[in-house]
Amino acid sequence: MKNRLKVLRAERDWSQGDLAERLQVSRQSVNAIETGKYDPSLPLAFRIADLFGLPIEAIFLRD
Amino acid sequence: MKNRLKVLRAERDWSQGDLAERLQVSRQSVNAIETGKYDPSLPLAFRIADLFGLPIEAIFLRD
DNA sequence: CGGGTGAGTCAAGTTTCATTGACAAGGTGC
DNA sequence: GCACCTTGTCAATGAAACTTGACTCACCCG
Repeated sequence: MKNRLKVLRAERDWSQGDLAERLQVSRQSVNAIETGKYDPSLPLAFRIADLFGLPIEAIFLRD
Repeated sequence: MKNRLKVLRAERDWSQGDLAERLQVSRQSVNAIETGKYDPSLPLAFRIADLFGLPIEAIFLRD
């Protein structure tokens, strides 16, 4: 399960902390997801999709 | 987080056990997800979407 | 040289997801 | 009657997701 978080974040010039705040999770969670330590829960994946205005499939990719 | 699993399953005349087998999870997991006890993990949500040939957003709905 | 920010990581703890095994209740059909 | 299947649920366990707090390192800017 890969994801395009880092790119989407860069496009908006957000730090991991910025993104964490918008998603209401810790900065460490954002970092862990970006660096592939684990996958987000489904509810969090939806929040991410909503935030970026993209379908989940456009952000998270089967690997 | 609601889901349309029960309907999709009914359309195909699958039991919870059938679906569990196809998803490679326990029958109890399918039941727990259907009855709203908890949400599936993102990888499992992708497997469900793939199985039914639908986007995640067409199966799981924000509540 | 410091001070600040962003990123990565660790440890330790709680919550959520998923498991096996078991049991009860309803329906079907013989 | 009773066998069988499906669904719902429970307890106990383990793994994954998420938390707070702390620390390091690189980078930039004054």
